Amino acid sequence: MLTFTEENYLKSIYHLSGEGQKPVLTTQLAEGLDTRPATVTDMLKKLAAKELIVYEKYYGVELTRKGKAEALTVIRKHRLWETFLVEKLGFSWDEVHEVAEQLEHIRSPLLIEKLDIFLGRPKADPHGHPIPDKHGKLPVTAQTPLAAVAVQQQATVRAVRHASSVFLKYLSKIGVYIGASLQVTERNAFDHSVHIVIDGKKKAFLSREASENILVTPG
Amino acid sequence: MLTFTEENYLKSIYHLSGEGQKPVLTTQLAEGLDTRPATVTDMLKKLAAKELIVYEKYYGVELTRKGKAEALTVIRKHRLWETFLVEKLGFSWDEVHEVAEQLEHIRSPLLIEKLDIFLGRPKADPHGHPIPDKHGKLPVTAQTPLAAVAVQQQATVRAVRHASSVFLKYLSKIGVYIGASLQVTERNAFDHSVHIVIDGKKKAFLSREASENILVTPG
DNA sequence: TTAAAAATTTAGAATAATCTAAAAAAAAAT
DNA sequence: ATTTTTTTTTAGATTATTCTAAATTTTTAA
Ligand SMILES: [Mn+2]
Ligand SMILES: [Mn+2]
Ligand SMILES: [Mn+2]
Ligand SMILES: [Mn+2]
Repeated sequence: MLTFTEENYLKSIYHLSGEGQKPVLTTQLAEGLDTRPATVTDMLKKLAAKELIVYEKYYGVELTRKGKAEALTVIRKHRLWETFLVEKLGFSWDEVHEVAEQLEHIRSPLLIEKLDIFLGRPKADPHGHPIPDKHGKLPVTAQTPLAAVAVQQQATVRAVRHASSVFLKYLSKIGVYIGASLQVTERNAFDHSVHIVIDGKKKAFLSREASENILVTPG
Repeated sequence: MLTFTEENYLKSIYHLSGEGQKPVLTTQLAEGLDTRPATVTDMLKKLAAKELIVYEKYYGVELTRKGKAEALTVIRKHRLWETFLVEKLGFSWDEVHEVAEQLEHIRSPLLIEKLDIFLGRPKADPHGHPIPDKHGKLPVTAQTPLAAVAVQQQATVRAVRHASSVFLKYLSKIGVYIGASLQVTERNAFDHSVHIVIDGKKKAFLSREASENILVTPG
């Protein structure tokens, strides 16, 4: 059975690896988990001994099939709980992450199954992030950053890339939300900042960085 | 900030003290927390240093005002979560305790407040146990064990004393539930076992021990 | 009132997670 | 091809929780 710390490491490795492509480095993990590289090295040895990761000294780590499955279970729980907090308890999307960070470690397959049913088997969390099914399968979606959308093109907001509280609060303030219909009316050639119209009504101005972190589908 | 372990100790001390009457002994805690007396002694020193308990060597422990408040917060969370699991997720009353044992340690005052509202500020959990309000106040109730109810007297089930899974499953099987109307039709003078009628329909036979653990109000 | 039994505490050790400082390896720069 | 810098690992500690075994205190029973 995994400790909370071990679960957090697996989740972090999963996210940092880009869903399993590149190996993850010690310093990346130290950064992401807000701990010291020496601490990470210790934990990597432990996870490798449990066959949850493949760890090659000085090179980096990858998840094993088992480690990936564990990571996806934690991610599933995290996203289901975030959905619960927003849909049922009336949290706003910028308030849920920290609480879900705790709830994701609750161990009860029955609870997760019943929660999933209660929520109507949601496909995505309040930030548009896909929720793995109970077998760890993720729905595939073709989303592009708003930064890549052509001027005059119509697009629908599907997700945010980074779900930091400040960024989400900012989006709420200017009127951007999951499902909103956006149109880029102008793109500054110098810094790639954009003017947008939301739902054909509200106007807003976004930096390139912001537009990189809003994921949309055309139409 | 308290660790899970510290919270469990405070809760256990609260329950074992009979809501703060008698001092709690080392072996009682070791028994209740499924750990060794030596381990308990260590933890008691720690809790005493934090001024959550008054610990007198060889004599026993009592909660301080601060310790009692912490214990009641954990109990409040435990019972709100149990209510959620039964009312919203469709758990049965014999399935919720273990999960609530985990959920009770989630730290988020906002979550508890919103959960309380979502549930309609319930006064009691699925076992009839009173839910402390956010200030730690417990509703007072005058309940008597079914064992003390006179033959032919009408009584309504309000709570169960011990919420062990086997006992709860047994009650469900014979048709006893919170809110059920009971009538003792016969009491065996030898072993105090009773014959009861549930809701004027179903008949059942209960040992003295079972009837001690069913709490009712007259009428 | 002493001796035996039970309860409790202390001593010493283990595991988990963390840290700082030093050593070693790899990568980058001259 | 060296030297310098950066990254990573190792070594040695620290805190939290837990244990077993031994010592101590309290309680119970002769
Ligand atoms: Mn999150
Ligand atoms: Mn977490
Ligand atoms: Mn319970
Ligand atoms: Mn608990």
